[in-house]
Amino acid sequence: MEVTGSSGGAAAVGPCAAIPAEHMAFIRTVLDRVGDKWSLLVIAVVESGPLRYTDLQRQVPGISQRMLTLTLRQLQEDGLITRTAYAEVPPRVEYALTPLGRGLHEIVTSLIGWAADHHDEIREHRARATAA
Amino acid sequence: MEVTGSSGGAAAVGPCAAIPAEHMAFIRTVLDRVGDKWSLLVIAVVESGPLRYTDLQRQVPGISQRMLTLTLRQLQEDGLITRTAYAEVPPRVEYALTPLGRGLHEIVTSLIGWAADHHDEIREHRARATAA
DNA sequence: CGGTATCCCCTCTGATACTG
DNA sequence: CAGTATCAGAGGGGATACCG
Repeated sequence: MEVTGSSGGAAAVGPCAAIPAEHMAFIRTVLDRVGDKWSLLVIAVVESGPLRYTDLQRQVPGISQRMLTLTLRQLQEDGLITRTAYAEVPPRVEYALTPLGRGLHEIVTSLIGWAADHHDEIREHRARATAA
Repeated sequence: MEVTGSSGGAAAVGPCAAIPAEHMAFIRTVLDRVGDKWSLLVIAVVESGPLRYTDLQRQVPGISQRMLTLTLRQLQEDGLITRTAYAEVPPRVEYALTPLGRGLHEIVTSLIGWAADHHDEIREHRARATAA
């Protein structure tokens, strides 16, 4: 996704003060991953130790098998979690955070912490906005 | 709710070790907001001072008028940004972070920082996964 | 148990055109 | 300048059924 070319013009102050244009594209790809409906929740939950498929499905309320599978695969492809299958009967598969994933998990944790801390504040704002 | 220190807590049975079920629903609503395609980017960018509509559109590459307007309205309803319209000709409207928004901005910043730091690592993982 | 495969809807998003 | 209105398309995501 090549962003709209800043067609040469002024852009005097730079395209974005905080974010170099060259990084924008990649930031988007990370934000897209982060921004899908389930990734952050899965990362938040998988921290509590190696978890089995079914455990994850139980701990992430509302996720469908399809989305759990897809999300896990994506996270795995990004190197954020590991998948370990044990050749047993019945089958057992465990998912865990990689070191890389743990780094992201910390941020996710602050995000969730922030959400929890400002729960009421946001709710109040939304209510007032809706009322008006 | 302080989530940060929960690492290592082995047992922690229950529905979800880190996240009380009662908070899950609200976390979802915050994650949904965070997870839409543009909110985080707008928050990242609006930090650099009160910005006008057009400035935002220029600094967030690829955003359409429609999505910029929608995103701004949502953020405003959540109390994360302020909208100030000056009754002038030509019209001028400025957007800025609220204190609440600044709190989220810090997290967004770490997220973007993390993304930038592990850019190569993730890219490599993805490449290897695609190749295989 | 731990997935795949399929269908299908519905939302999110972009493009375009118009307005105060 | 700072939006609003409308339309159309793509694909994310849920429900269901089936497989190793």
